Amino acid sequence: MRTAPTILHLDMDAFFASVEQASKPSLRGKAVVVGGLGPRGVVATASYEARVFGVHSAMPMGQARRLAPNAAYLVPRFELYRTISEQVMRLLRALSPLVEPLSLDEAFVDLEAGGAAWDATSARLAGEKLRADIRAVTGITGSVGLAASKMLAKIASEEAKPDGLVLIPPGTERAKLEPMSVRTLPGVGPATGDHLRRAGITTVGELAEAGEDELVRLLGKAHGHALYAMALARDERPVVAERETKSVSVEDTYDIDIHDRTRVGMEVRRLADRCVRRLRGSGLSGRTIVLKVRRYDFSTLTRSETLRGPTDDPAVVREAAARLLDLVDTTGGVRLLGVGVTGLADYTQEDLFAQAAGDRAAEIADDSETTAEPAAEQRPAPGERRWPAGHDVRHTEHGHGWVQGSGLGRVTVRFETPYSGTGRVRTFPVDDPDLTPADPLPLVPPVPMVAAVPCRPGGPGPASEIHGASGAAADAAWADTGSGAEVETGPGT
DNA sequence: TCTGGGGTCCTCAGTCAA
DNA sequence: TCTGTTGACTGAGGACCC
Repeated sequence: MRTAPTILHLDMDAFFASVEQASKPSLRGKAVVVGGLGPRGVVATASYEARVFGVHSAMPMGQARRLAPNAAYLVPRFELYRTISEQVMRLLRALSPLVEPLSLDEAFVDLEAGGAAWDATSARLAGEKLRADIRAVTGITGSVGLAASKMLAKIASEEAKPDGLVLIPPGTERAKLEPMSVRTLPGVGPATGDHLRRAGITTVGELAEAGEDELVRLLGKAHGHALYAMALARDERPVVAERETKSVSVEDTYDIDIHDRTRVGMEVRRLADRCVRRLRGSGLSGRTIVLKVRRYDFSTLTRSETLRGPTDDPAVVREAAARLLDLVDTTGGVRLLGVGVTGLADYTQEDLFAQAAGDRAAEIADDSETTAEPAAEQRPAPGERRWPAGHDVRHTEHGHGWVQGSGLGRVTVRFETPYSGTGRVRTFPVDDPDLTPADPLPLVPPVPMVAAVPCRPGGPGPASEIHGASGAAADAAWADTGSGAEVETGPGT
């Protein structure tokens, strides 16, 4: 265990919601909820203003709407979040080569390895400078935890939220952990928490007191040993910059349960194709095909099959998935289907028979299925345009704005940019030729300061001068968010 | 009210080969 | 040849994380 608090954990504050607020002046200081807007959607991120009403991540969207009916409900724009995330990760890599991203909005950094810090004082300075840099470059805030281990750095950043920095001085760890709930420790979720509570263990101190043998008896070998070490604040896990992917999978939850077996088969084929596209996109192949089925009653089962060698052939994956589906009873209906590939390799080794069968199947396959990302039922009908809530648009006369809501043949747009004041709202027919989807604008105006000429609300925006994302990236962003709801109620509507 | 999507890791049971 | 042990592999499911 190192002696200086030089492991940094960064956690961006309510990341998706903060990006939306930065990008839409009218939402700043308001309750914003980002997530799936379909009947079975859940909350991905709630702004701190929305959390006041009790809305939190993973909550069913219907429940969130009841708790915070006046919040703005938006579909996620992953392409934009990825762009911002990359900016943040670049700042982290400037501190150290040892950066371990955990997700779009979280990462560990080994400051000592990068020479960015060697003691508490230099670590705190590096952390504060990082927070300022993130704010300057992205316009949003992140919280920083500093400690001598990953576990404690993460606990510290949790405590620092929102928009703060907490350093846990080495030597004080155990005293700090002791009164905390066991749920604070990574790896203790609802099930383990309950299990421990039934054994009379609710705090980290009690966990340490229970002893290693008792924890192993209660939770099994791996979990027991790991948890005991963490209870004693022992965590030697290094920051690992490169993590190899272990599996690739795709899954869809359907708005309405699918009962028709033929339709289930079609969906599985489509998912297999999507999975293979992802696999190939990463330059990988895999040996074990996994089918996941969640039935009408939420019971979930998986069936898997291991091939003789790794494949990235869509026909081979489709056929394996179809064989696995034959093993599953879907009477009663399915709400979710998924196809995944594990046992990854960066080469393929098709056996000749499978390859030949694959070629035949590929000939039969509908080519459009293998090139279009969104589900068939999620794609707009020919000629129909969709306006997902929160997405950017451009109007030939009014400039840059975002979709506040749509439905009944109309789309409501608020014309504002990240650098303007609150903009005005206008409503158009959904097929208005003057209205087109637009790339998101950077949250902070790039230099030279385009925003020095302020964006008049309702006036032409600076979109063309400061495009951040490429057209292709923007297209991907649109494809990514296929299942947005038709109608969204924004604030004030 | 009714539970996403994309992952990782662990456990356990069964099988097979050395 | 038979038996027992061990380890690798496979398949299913559960818990957890963001």
